[in-house]
Amino acid sequence: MSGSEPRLADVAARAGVSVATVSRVLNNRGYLSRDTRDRVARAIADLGYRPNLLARALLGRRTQTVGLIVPSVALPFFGEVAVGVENALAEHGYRLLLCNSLGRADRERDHLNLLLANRVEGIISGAHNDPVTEYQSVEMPLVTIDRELAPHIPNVRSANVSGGRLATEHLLQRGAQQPALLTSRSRPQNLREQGYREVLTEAGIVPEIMAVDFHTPENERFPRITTWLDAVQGRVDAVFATDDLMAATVLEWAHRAGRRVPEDFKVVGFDGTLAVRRALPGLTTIQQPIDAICRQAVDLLLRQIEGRVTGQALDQNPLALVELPVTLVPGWTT
Amino acid sequence: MSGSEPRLADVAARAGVSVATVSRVLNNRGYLSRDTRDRVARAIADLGYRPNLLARALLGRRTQTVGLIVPSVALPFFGEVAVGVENALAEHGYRLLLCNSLGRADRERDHLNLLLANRVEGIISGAHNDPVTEYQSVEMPLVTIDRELAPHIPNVRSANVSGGRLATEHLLQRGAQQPALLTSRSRPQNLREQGYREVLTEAGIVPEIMAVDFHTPENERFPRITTWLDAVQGRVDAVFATDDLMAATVLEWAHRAGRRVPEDFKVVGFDGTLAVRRALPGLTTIQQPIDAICRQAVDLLLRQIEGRVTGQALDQNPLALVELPVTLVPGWTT
DNA sequence: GTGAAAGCGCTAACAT
DNA sequence: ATGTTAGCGCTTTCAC
Repeated sequence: MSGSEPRLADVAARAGVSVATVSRVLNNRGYLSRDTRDRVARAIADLGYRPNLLARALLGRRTQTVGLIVPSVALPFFGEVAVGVENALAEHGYRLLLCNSLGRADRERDHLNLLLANRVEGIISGAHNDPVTEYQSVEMPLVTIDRELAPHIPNVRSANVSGGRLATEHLLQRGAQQPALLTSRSRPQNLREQGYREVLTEAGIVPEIMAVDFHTPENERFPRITTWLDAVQGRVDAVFATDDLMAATVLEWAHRAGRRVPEDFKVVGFDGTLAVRRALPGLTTIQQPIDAICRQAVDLLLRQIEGRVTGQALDQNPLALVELPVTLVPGWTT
Repeated sequence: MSGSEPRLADVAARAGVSVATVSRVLNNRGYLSRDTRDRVARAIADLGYRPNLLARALLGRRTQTVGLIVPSVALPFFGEVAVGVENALAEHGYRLLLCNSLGRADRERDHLNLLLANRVEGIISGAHNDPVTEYQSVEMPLVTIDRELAPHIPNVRSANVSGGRLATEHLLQRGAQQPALLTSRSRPQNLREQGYREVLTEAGIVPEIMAVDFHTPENERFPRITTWLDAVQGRVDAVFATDDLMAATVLEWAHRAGRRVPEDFKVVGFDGTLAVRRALPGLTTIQQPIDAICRQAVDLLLRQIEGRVTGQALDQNPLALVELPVTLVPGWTT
């Protein structure tokens, strides 16, 4: 039982030494005689002793734990992010406390407080419901993934503009006359949209944009999208969807509407997660380097953590914004 | 900074009371005068004080933390499980330490040790690489999801046999003459396979089974499956895949091979996760009640935890095995 | 080389 | 109604 887990004192007693000595063996610090070292090691093994990380953390103020806040790991992109982050952290001996905000600001706030109370050493956030201003005042190592939170908070993301361009150019190359954009929210900060607009402007084509918010209920998404597609049908002959799941809906519409893909209608998605590539291996998509993003985010975070531990000022990091290159994965939908 | 986070003593000093009093206010225990209560509350607010949960945990031996071990939350099923578990835990004031084993036994072992060292109060495991026998000796509240680990460890899962039957019966009803089974591992413990076999036997049809292991590398999966489908083509006119991602591969094969679905070829999957239902809304599938599974698992786990805290023996729980009913979600692939 | 003792931030007796 | 004090399990001076 955890209630009767052996403590340092038990090991010490069994080995016939003091707790200090056992602690030294554990952290192999200072001089130890070969003999003592062995006896202690035996005692540890015999008892199946496992140091209590909580006690260590309380003393050293290092919990070796990082919090991750995402909308939901049930979404392939964030699921893959969680795996990437956990991996990268594990390499450095850190653990991961997971928080799914489910797009609710109140939950996100609660999670933030929870993480702080748990004395995590840093936070990686992939969620942000805009009204969560608490982040601004959090004096704790913080890195955002994908979406930018505030100018001074380091952000790691894909080269979204170039991704948007890549997708749109590809559609034009494949012969699309009027590619539309399907995205979650149309606004200046939408960099994938920016890439799309740039290319269309260069080609002298008028943009056609549909926005279906990130948090639209499941049962409304499909009708919203198909209604729109029916409406623009004839005019629009291709869609660049800023995430693969939206692209999937377009594909489904095409199937039901009897439009041949790619002959009559072309589709490009965005993300290229493992899950969706297995679900829709044929989908042409812009693949994000999720693993690299996670590694970078963790690196940046640990650097901040180390910085604060060694008492350095958190410098105005020149790497506060990292953009990683994306790749076009061709499929039969274009 | 976390280094200069206010402590209980700081609050006490500011409010002009003792630490014990502050602690009482915090946990509102014992008698407090209205006035003191207010002064302390103010001090807490002024300082932005947040109790150090580590210190609390060290003292009370309750970390309010549970570990979740899954193969990978990048897989839609386990991503959804992670969300469900986190939700259910949050309702009871517990937090979640996430571990992705990635199907590697060594990693799973490491994770297990990590969780123990972190003094989690319980573990929910959805992963298990068979050679990880460590679970057997872990004296800690433990519940498995989906896959059974050992007879005495509580297990919560879908009614897999009935799911297998449902899928197969549905295919026959839709006119399939020779439905094949595509699964990860063919063996007696594979309950979905059992359901499939039962129905085929009753119908006097000879089973046709293909196994592609859970941990087959990405790039081998597709060829393995399509090679098989090409080989049995003509004979087999339908497939029941024991997970949706495999079903997706079959669909892709049908598309490339020019087989019309569902006219020439029918497909049923298994899982019915949110992600896959968005990626492939047309796929007929057997939906698992993931949310209910998670709630049950958490319930069972917390019951064990409470039991041990209140010193009761961990009784031979009559609920050590819970099977939850599945649902057929019809699509156009049948 | 090794031990004794202080203390990390908190709660829970035990006093008053 | 509130304060004092002894730990929770560990690491870390400072002695010996």
